[in-house]
Amino acid sequence: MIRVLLADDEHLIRGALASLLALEDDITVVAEAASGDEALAMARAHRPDVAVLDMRMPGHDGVSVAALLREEVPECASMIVTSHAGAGALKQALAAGVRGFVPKTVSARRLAEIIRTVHTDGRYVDHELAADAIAAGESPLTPREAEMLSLAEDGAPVAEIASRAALSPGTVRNYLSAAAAKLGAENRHVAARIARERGWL
Amino acid sequence: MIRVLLADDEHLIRGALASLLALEDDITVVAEAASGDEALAMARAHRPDVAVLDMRMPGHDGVSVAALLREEVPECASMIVTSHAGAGALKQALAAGVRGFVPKTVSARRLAEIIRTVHTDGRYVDHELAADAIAAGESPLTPREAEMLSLAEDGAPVAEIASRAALSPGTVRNYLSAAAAKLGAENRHVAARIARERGWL
DNA sequence: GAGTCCGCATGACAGATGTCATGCGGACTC
DNA sequence: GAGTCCGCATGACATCTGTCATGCGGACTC
Repeated sequence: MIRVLLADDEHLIRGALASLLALEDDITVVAEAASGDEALAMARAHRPDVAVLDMRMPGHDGVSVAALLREEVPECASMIVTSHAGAGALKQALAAGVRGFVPKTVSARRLAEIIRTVHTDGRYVDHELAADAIAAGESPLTPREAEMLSLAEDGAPVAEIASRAALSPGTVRNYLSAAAAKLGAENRHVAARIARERGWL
Repeated sequence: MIRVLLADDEHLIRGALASLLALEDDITVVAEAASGDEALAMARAHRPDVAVLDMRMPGHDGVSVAALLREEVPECASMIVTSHAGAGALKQALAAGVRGFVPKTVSARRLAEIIRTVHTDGRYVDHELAADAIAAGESPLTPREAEMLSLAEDGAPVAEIASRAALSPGTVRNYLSAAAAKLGAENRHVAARIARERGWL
C-alpha cells in the first residue's frame, strides 16, 4: 500500500484528487495539506511514501518543500503537480530532487500510475515539458548577468540595482545590455521576462 | 435536475470535479470541455443550465466564453472558477455577465451550493475577492492613460507605442508619466504591472 | 612562459525616457 | 455667457539607459 501526502491550497482540487486516488486499490491518502508549511508538518508526522505537491502554495512553494523533505524525510519521494508549467520550474524542481513532474492536464488514472512509478524509485517527467526544457537549452548568461537580471526583474531603476550589487551603474548597464543582446530582447525588462520563462534565473 | 457544463483544460481537475458533482442528487454534468472553443461548441449542442468555466483556458478564456454564451445560449448561467484570483479578473467577469465567481479554494459541497444559487437566478461572488475589488477601488487612470499602459505592458519602447497609437512620442511619455505618478510607480513598467493587478487595464 | 580567450568591471558618449510648462477644447457650474 | 475644471496633446529640457572602447586578471592551450 502506497501512503500518499497531498498538498494543494485549492480545496476543490485537493478534495477531488483525494477521492479519485481513493478509488485505486494500492494507494491511500494519509494526509492533506493546504500550504507548504502544513505539508512539511504533515510529512514529519505521517512519514508518507510519496508527497504530491502543488507548485504554487502559500508559505513554501512545492519545490522548496521537496528540497526540505529530502533532508528531513528522505524515504519520502516528492512529485510536483502544477498548472503553471514552465521549463524553468521543471529545472528547479529536478535540482531540488523531485522525482516526478506533471501538469494538471493528465488524467487521474495516469496520475496514479505515476505515483506508483515514483514510489518504486522511478522518475517521471511530462514529455512536453521535457521537450520545452531541452529546447530552452543551457543558459547563455554568465553568473553576473543572471544576477543583474534577477535584480532588474521588478522594474527597479539601474541606480538601485547598482547599489544593491555594490557595483558602478555603468557596469550594471553593461551586464544588462549584454544579457539583453544574448536573449534578443529590446531592453532589460523583456530580457528579464524571457530569462525567467526559460528557467535561466 | 440542474444540467451542468464543465470547462477546464486541466484534465485532472475536470474529472475530479465531475465525479464530485455526480454525488449531488440534483446536479448532472451533461458535458465536459478542455478549451474555450470546445466549451462553446458543447454549450450550443447541449444547452446546459449552468456553465462552470475555468478562467485560464486555451482558445477563449473563461470570461470571453461567458460573454459569448450570454448571447448564444441566454438561458445558460455562467460562473467562473479560478485559481488565479485577482480583483481585475473579477471585474472583467462581472462585466461579461458572469453570475458566480469563486476561487478553487472552496470545498466541493460549497461549489454545489453555489451552482444551485446561480441556477435560481442568484449571484455569488467570493467575499475575499469582493473585498479586494472594493479595496482596489475605481481606476484613477484616464482612458488614454490606461490605453498607453496596456501598450507599454510588454516592454515595448516608447517610439513603438507612439506609432501604434498614432501619437507624438512626447505625448505618450506624458501619459505614461502621469499614470506612473498616480500609481506611485517608479517607471512605466512597474506602473503597468500595478494597473494590471488591480484590474485597471 | 607566451599567447589567447573569457568573464568582470569601468567611464565616456549618444540616444531613449521622464518631467515640466504650455495650449486647446469640451463639460459643468453659477 | 463667463469662469473653471479636466482630459488630450505637444515640444523643450534634464536625467536615465544602453552601447562602445578599454583594461585587468584567471584559465586554458601549446
